[in-house]
This record gives sequence, C-alpha cells and structure tokens, in this order.
Amino acid sequence: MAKQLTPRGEQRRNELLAFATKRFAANGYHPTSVAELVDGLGVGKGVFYWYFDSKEELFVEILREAERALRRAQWEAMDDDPDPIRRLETGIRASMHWWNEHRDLYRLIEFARTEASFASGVRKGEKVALDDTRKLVQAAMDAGQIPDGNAVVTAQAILGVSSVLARTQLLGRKRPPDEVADEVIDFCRYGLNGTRPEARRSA
Amino acid sequence: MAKQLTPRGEQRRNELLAFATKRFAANGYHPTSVAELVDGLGVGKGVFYWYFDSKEELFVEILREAERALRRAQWEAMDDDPDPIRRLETGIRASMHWWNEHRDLYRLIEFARTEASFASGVRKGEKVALDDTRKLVQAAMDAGQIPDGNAVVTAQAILGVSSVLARTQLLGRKRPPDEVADEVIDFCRYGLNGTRPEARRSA
DNA sequence: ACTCCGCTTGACCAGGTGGTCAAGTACGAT
DNA sequence: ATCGTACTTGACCACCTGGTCAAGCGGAGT
Repeated sequence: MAKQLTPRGEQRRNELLAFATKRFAANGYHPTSVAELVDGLGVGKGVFYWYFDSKEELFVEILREAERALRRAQWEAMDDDPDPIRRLETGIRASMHWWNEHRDLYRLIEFARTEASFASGVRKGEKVALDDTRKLVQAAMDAGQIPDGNAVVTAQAILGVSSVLARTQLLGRKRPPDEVADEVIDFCRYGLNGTRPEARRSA
Repeated sequence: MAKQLTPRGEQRRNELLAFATKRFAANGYHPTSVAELVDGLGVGKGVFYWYFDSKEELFVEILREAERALRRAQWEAMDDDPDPIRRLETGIRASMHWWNEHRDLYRLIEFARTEASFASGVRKGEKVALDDTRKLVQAAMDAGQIPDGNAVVTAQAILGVSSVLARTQLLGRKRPPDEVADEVIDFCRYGLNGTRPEARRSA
C-alpha cells in the first residue's frame, strides 16, 4: 500500500487497525468479515479498501506493528545496562508489561503461526526475538555468569517459559505483570532444583 | 453424533479423520472446505455428513482423540515408576516421541486455542495435562526432592519449555525426540544457573 | 466562488461456503 | 432370491465472502 495520508486519513486507518485487532482477537481472523469491520465502524466498505489492499494485508500490518512495538518496549527498558543477565530479566519484565497492555495481540500472533500464509512472517519476527535473547545468553556464558551450553536452545526455553506464563498467569488468571515476570525469572535461573537462598519477589 | 458403524463405516470415518487432520494442518481449518476433503478422498459430499454433523464437530473430534491418545502414551510410558521426578522426565520423553509422530496435531491444537469456538475444549484438555504435571511436581516437593514453591506455576513452566522446544527443535529443525527431551529436562532441572556435574545426553 | 483530491458511499459481482436430501447402491442376514 | 439398512451420490440451496467501482462529498488552497 503506502499511500500519502492526511491526518484525517491517518486517524481512520488507525481506527480500522484497532477495531480489527479487537474483532480478530475476539472472534478469529477468518470468522471476522470485512463487512463486520466496516459496519462496526459505521463506514462504507470502500473505506476499508482505500486504506488496505486486502483483509490479509491488514492483518499482516497488525502483526508487523505489534512486533515492532514489543521490541521497542524491550529495548527501551533494557536501555544501556551492560550486565547481560540483568538485561535478560529487564527484557522479560518489559515483555510482561507490554503483553499485559496488548492482550489481543498475543492471540493474534499465536493464530498467525498456525496458518501457512502468515507463519513465515511470524517466524521472521520470532527469529529476531530469539536472536536478541540468544546474544544475551551467549554474553552471559562468555562472561562466566552461567555455565556454557547451547545458547539457542536456552534462549528458546526462556522465551517458552515467558510465553506460557504470559498466557496462563498474566492473560488467563489476571496476575500482575511483575509477579509473573518474577516467576519466569526464577524458573529460568534455577529450574526445579533451584535453591533460592534469599527472599526475592519484587513489589 | 454417535452412530452405529459397521467395520466398513468405521474405516471410512477414520479415513475422513486422517485426511482432514492432514489438510487442516497444512492449510488451516477455515481455508479447508468440506468439498476439498471429500474430493480429496474421491467420495460424495453426503459421506461427510453421514459421519459428522458438521465440519466443526469433525474438528472437535480430532482434538479430543489427539488429547486422549497423547495422555495414554504418557501414562503407558510412566507405567508404575514411583519416583515423581523420574515420572516427570519419562512423561516429557514420551510426549516428545508422540509429537514427533503426530506433527500435524501440534498445529491443530495451537490453532484451536486461538478461536473462541474451540478454545474452551482445548483449555479443558490442557487443564488435565497441567493437573497431571502439577501432581508430580507437588509429590516431588513433598518428598523433598525439590524445594517448595508454587506447583501450578512450576508445572506450567515445564509444559511451556516442553511445548516450545517441541515446536522449534523437534518439529522445526528435525532433531531426534530423545535429544530434545534431554534438553527440556536439563533446563527444567537446573535453569540457566544449572551446573551439570556429569556428562548427560542419552543416545 | 471554485477547484481539486483525499476520502466515502453502497449497490454489485463472481465465486465459494457449509449443509440438505431424494435417490440409489452394496452387502450381510435370512 | 429378497429384504433391510448402512452407506453413497451429486445436484441443489440459501447465504455469505472478499473485493470492485462509478458516483458523490467536504474541506483546504487559491
């Protein structure tokens, strides 16, 4: 697409993006028709196709923006901390807060992974996330903070724990993001055998 | 449904189940039409509606059978081992082998979770899996094998690591199930800080 | 006052969709 | 041989889908 938009146009486009996100998350991508979207906004169908080439493009756009926003949130939180383990923890915490405020997007990304037409895009985004994580794990290994091992697998495991606890504890039961982040960090650091020498748990 | 089926009927039904599983996993549930299924099998449309009330029922049936089969595989593997940690490990290993041989079903369950009409069914199945896991974690805590903690969250974390590494390592890169299971177990036991005193890694 | 163009309208389309059903076929039991 | 019923056929249906487009609107620039 990439069209020149006036401020008014920009706003319409965002309305469409936001409303579609809500409906897709609530009802699923396929069951939500373009008609439902424009009716819900009280506009004609042509509006939709003025801003997007297709329903599919709209969805891809939502995904792309979500990934960009999450990544930015993580990087802003990690800021310039030089300690890899602390960066990792901060990243996890930032992710939890972000998911907490963009619950709909979690489900959309999960769906996108299950359908061939979107899976490749999602995988690209996840590759970036994995690589960010992997680099931190590798740095921590190099610095001797944690024992050597397969950094890729370790990074995936960390993302897996984050993802599952985000889904179940944060989005499912509605626990506070910081609490869930603490649990993710705990499990990732110590695993089952973890001896936790001192009290932790942040505010 | 629940109809009296002759052996021939039973076979047809299984053909439909198997073919639909393959197509749903490859193309997605919604994009796969009933017409495509019956054409692929070279039968008339009435055949489909003889065995299933609707496309949706077919899908739910696939999910239900998948969950039952996986659970049975886990329990058969764990058999009568009294040690909870070892049971946990065996369960993880069995799951990896099962997913490895039923790759299509992984994606189907992931999709089912993203759509309101199927999500409740999936959650029920996952609740069972979580409870099985939680009981083992609790038993290990009670026996003093691992430190006390929130057994539910821990169980979820274990399932999360299993799930992610199954998806990425087992199904994505096509690593052997036993290797992936070892990595899951390693991470779950020791986390990042894990010191691994002796060489592990099974054959 | 007029023009221009970003934006909006909604009837319309071709092509599917899930689902039905009257009719027929195959086959085991008698 | 015939009968009953488990199964199969495929034309058919009402409805809905994503997408198009000629026509019109409205507000900023002149």
